[in-house]
Amino acid sequence: MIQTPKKRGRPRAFDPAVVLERATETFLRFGYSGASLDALTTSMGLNKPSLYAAFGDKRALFVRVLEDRANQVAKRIQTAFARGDSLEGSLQEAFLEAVEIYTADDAPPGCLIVSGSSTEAVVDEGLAQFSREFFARCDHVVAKWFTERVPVGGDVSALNLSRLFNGVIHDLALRARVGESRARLRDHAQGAARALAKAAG
Amino acid sequence: MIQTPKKRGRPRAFDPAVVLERATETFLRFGYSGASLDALTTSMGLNKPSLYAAFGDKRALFVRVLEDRANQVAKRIQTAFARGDSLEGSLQEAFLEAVEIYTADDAPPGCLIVSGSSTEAVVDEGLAQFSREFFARCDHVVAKWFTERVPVGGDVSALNLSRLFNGVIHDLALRARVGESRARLRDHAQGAARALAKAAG
DNA sequence: TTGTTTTTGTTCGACTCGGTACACAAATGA
DNA sequence: TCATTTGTGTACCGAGTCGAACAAAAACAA
Repeated sequence: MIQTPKKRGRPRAFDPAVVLERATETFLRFGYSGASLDALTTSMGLNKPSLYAAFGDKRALFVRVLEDRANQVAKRIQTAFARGDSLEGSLQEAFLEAVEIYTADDAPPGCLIVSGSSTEAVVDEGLAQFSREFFARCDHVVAKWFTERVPVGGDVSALNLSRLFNGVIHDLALRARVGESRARLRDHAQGAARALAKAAG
Repeated sequence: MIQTPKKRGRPRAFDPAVVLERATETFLRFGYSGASLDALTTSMGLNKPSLYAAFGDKRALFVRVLEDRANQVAKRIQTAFARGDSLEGSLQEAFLEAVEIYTADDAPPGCLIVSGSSTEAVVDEGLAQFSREFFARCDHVVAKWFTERVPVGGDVSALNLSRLFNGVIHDLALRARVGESRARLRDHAQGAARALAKAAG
């Protein structure tokens, strides 16, 4: 399933997974509009015809990178969530994981959806829809989690808590992007976890 | 102070305040990188030499627009804040005002800092600093407000509450940009106000 | 009027944009 | 060996980019 054993023509000189990683960095650094094909091909180490043959045009490449990245990030945060041993603990683990993701040393700070896809949303309904649906999916998943742990009849609904939760994630990405320090973001993460736990209780 | 009474040469054919408003819309729609000079001059109704003479280059124009807009928005939200007659009431007024601002009919949805300046932050330290300092100023102002109304020795600090508050504002801008409905955003605003009030109490 | 000052519209230039044509290189199958 | 298949490298395309040069136009001063 990984690969049909024998391919006919000249083998490609690059590893798709690797060059997609580089493309992610470039889109993350410059945004969608700001990332030129030259910048992309240079960082990916391949030339335009190869890029076109492998991934299609610039937008198709962006969508590909975006989907991969969104799934990776969602998975990491879900895993962090599961590490917590209490409501506040889970929230804190998730927020701190977000800080790590958005301030990783080997990539520009920030989030490809918050600062990439969403910026284009007004002029590209497809990307708007992607962001919207991704947010909705995250809201839904976290709301389900809250539903199981929050007393019924509380004055804040599980969905509202969930949207607040994801809002904190988005905000951490935003603040990381403009250069807030990791220490400050971690403090924000812990404070938000405490506040949300209190609001949920 | 508005104007020196007699100017010597040919009078300008445009009202700076009006064309700056149009520039704001264009930057808001396309982002900084995505907004071409042609799009700007067309929407502003003037040609490049006039734009250059009046505002400098593209970046200077963006900074000008950004500062004006940031002050306007901050003022509107502060005013809304003051309308509230309780802690939760003030929070709700502020959040609902943010929804109105970010989904106004006469402009593209979203926020010039969240989706404009911050996207460029990685490649433009000046814009990064602007966003960072603006966030810090907002955090500080709101923290002061919380300090006066939150019981001392609470388990969530005024600064943490303040950062959470501004995070909600940022999130509303983001969600507005990707096209979430006004009704949904209003519900989010109310839920967040309730949650924050509970966390603060 | 005549000059001075400032804004205006047209046009240009050097460059970059996303995207492609085409010949060459490197692998397999017969 | 030789045809077939597939990826690579160069060179290029038209369109669009930011920015500036230039002269005409419109106001005031003398």
